[in-house]
Amino acid sequence: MNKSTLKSIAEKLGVSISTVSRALKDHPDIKKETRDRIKQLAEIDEYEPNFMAVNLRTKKNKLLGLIVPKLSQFFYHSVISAIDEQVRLAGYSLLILQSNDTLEKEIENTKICMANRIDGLFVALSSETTSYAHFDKLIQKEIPVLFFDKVPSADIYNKVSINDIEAASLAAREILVRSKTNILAIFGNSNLSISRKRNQGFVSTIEKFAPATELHIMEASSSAEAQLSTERFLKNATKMPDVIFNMSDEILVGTMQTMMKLGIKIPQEIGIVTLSNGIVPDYYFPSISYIETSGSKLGKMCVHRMFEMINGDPFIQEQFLGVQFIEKDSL
Amino acid sequence: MNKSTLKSIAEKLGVSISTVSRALKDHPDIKKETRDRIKQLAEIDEYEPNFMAVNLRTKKNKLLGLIVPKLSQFFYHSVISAIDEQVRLAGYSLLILQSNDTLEKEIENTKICMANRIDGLFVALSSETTSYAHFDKLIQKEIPVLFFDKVPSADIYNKVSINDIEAASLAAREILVRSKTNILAIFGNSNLSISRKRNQGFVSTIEKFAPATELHIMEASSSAEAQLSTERFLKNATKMPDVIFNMSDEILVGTMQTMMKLGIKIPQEIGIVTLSNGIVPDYYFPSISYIETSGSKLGKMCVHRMFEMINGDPFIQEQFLGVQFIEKDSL
DNA sequence: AAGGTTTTCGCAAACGTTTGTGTTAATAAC
DNA sequence: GTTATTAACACAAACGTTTGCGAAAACCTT
Repeated sequence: MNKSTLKSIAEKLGVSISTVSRALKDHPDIKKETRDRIKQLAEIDEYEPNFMAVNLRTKKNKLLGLIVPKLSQFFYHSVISAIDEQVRLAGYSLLILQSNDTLEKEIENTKICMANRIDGLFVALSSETTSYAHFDKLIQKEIPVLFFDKVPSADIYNKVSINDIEAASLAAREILVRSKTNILAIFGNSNLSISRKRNQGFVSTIEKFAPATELHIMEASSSAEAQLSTERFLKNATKMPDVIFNMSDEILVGTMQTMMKLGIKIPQEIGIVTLSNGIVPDYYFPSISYIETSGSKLGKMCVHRMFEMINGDPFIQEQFLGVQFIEKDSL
Repeated sequence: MNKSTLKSIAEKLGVSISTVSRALKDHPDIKKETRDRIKQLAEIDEYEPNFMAVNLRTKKNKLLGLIVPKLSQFFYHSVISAIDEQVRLAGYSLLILQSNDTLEKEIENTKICMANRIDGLFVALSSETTSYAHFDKLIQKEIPVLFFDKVPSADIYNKVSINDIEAASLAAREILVRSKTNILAIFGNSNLSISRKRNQGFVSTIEKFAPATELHIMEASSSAEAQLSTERFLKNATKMPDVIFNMSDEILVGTMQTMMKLGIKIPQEIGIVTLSNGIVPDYYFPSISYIETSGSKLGKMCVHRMFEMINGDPFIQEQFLGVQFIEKDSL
């Protein structure tokens, strides 16, 4: 329980505190011999610098904040995991917070971040957020704020996001190239920009390359809703679709429940394709083909961009993550 | 960029720093009038106490550490989420770290925790960990360490865990009460203690209450392996089992792939039951009945126990989380 | 009116660092 | 042999708090 500090080491060795401090960081002012003595004692005393004191003194915290709607949400594990890893590699720590998809918590979290004197903040917006004043406050204090995944639309912010339009468009092209002519496409709640973008990318591509395609659009804001809607749709359809496009894992789950319930053969009767980060598609048989929206890649991009910002890049950017088709056996 | 500090407020108001400090925490020494003036200015100046300075001074960090094998692992989201919420409710912060299931990272993380002067640590062990010296070091410094889920076997540590034996036993009883007579039970890698415990709980209950039951035991250490094994088993079986018990979500996924592949009707042809925290079972149709191993409940228990420890409870305890059967439509 | 209390506040030390600026002795330069 | 240079270290201030103690002013007592 003997706290080892610079002072305790200094006293034991009869040198000054500053000498110990400098010796420990290989400052050239300190003679090799004393430096070695100091380092040796620091070793056996298990000296660990007190972050609080260091940060107080240097005002550099080496701490980044991260706010997501929910820790337990599909997509975010992988991106958090990646961000965490990269950030720690750079010698920084990460303060992880969740907004529970409420504006109130989000604001509270920004305050926690400020109080902890973070050097930068990653944010995936809550679905309630329409005002960005609480983030502007950080930006005013010259704390870089980088939005990812759920980003504001204004182009005065730094963002990294999935190229939703391109991802959905790629899915459409993969469908068309397989000569499907009757498509059911299911999107999430249309007041989420992600739903609108994916919708736009998908529909425009179909219309551009194969305007004659029979295209049915459905909206579902949960797995359960997707399950119900698809079931009703399939039961009432005069002609079964030959492919179902799902804009997310959440929707996919609902669709797959219906497939199982109705005993529909995939891909013989209906093909399935989705946007996903790659976990859920493998929960089914056959495994579902998907457009990869990789969380870990997104995380890495975020960290890379964040350090550019911390190092003073003055330019505001919106970066997009590339997408690719992962072919399994459902399409 | 005007950093508001006690000093800045004091100067603007012509009072001393200590007066400001006391006023802000409603110290009775300060006259109501000046207290109000100070609070008002603090408000408009958006004063936020500097955690670093406070912690440095008070040596109370209000920071707890959390180490898990992987952030992206199923079970842990819900427990982390719950721990995070509860901890923050108590005015503490949470430093979340992942060991990637390696001992090396785990040790490194304990060092990060020490450097950050945490007041307590939650740990789910990595699968490599056999020595606990790095945790003993914390305990020696009187920092409470609470293991959860993946816990050491020695009873010199504080632990909170799922009652694996009881959970598996409950599953067995739910199966027997439905008059099943031919059981396929699938367990994870048998050098994990969790697998052995669940195996023990399940088998002993069957043998005790219905020794005549035909019981087939299988081992699978991944979803893919479970898929292959179950498929092979079912194809070669002279008599199909009437129920399949899965000890985890991971195993369940493999089993369900086989069910889909072979087009087996659930629960008419084969009943399914699993241990789960409740997410994955709803990915299928029909939804899978399961014994709940609730992450959020576990999280709450952890936090409760942690604060007991922080407040000086001298007794070492192993606590178990109760389990319950969640009936869906697969059994 | 003198002494005793209470109210209200300021002083200063401390927490553990980092770092600019001395200070001393030894070395080099001429 | 005097002066300039350098090596090796110590001093002290500062970061923003908290808190024990002291002090002045105000208020009661009788």
